[in-house]
Amino acid sequence: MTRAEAAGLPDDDAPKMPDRLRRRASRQLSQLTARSDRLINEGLARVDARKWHYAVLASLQDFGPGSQAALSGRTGIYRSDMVGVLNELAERDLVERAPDPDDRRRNIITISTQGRRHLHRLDKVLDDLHDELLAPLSPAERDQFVQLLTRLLDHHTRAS
Amino acid sequence: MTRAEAAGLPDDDAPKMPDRLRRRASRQLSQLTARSDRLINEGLARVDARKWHYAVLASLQDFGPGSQAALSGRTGIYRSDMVGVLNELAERDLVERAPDPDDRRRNIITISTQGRRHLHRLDKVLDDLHDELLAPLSPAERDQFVQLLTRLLDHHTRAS
DNA sequence: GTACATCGTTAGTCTCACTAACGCAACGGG
DNA sequence: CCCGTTGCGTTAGTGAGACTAACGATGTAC
Repeated sequence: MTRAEAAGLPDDDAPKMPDRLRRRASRQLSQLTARSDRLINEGLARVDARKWHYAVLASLQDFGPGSQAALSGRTGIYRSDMVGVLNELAERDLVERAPDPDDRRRNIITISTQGRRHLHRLDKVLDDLHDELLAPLSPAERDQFVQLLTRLLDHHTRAS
Repeated sequence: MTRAEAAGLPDDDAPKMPDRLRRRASRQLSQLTARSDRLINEGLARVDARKWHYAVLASLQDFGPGSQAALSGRTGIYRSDMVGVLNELAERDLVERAPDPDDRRRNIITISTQGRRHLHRLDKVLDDLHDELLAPLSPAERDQFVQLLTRLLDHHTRAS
């Protein structure tokens, strides 16, 4: 069901959204992100994963084991939410959560062999999903798009 | 407080986010949209408005009065959420909500003079906020960005 | 040793996007 | 003229994301 139909509009009639609304970058971002999130979430759900899983596994693979707080810093996931993510990953035996003998406040998280395998699969799944997401753009345009996003994001992250 | 600090990371240490994570368009979209939404919401809150207010007022101004369902179609706001938005707008005397004599199921929503004035102010506020949002981009790049967003959005909206 | 910071954890807030179901009114066909 | 269907406004609720506050346990610095 399309959004227009869900909103109660006959789909043969044009939505007639005002231009000044349609053209606002903030609105476009919201809408596209909603689509993108749904696409990614559904795609990952098909392989029993969520996007946070990918973030944590990738961080472990690329930078090695770490405490939950360290993972939080690497991935941008709040440490309050990290708990649940690690529970899910541990349930699936994708990571090991072991107390740090040197600092008994910490847990040290390690990626397992299954975790590595799963991550590899997720990478491929995400490649496909991004292909779908960016379908209308040529390779050059995709680079351009990612580059523009990167610059905007850097700007708003640095200056906080 | 920066996100890194909130997540519990010492801010002199680089976040070390894995590249494969940082480069994913879906993630960039999510993060940028989070920033954008906050920027817009805070900016609009300063003039006692929300972004849905703008959407409804603009739709009324550009296409004239309509039922709640029609507005829902024009703005993309679900009709379940429209109720609350119209309550807020009516409280502020920015719109009139009157029963349709020809079809007693309908309410006809009309923008008031104050509503027009308010919309005009919101337009200026939003211009400023988008200037801030897109600050790092040149005018040409902003157009490019909006155009890429438009194409992506069209693609994912048409095909549903 | 006492004050302070950090770690994992629990709980809760707020906003978005979205679904389900309600009572009511209107329309269309037998 | 009744009757099923559809559309309307409304209420309630879901699930996820982003975020805050505060806890007890532990470590660090003065």
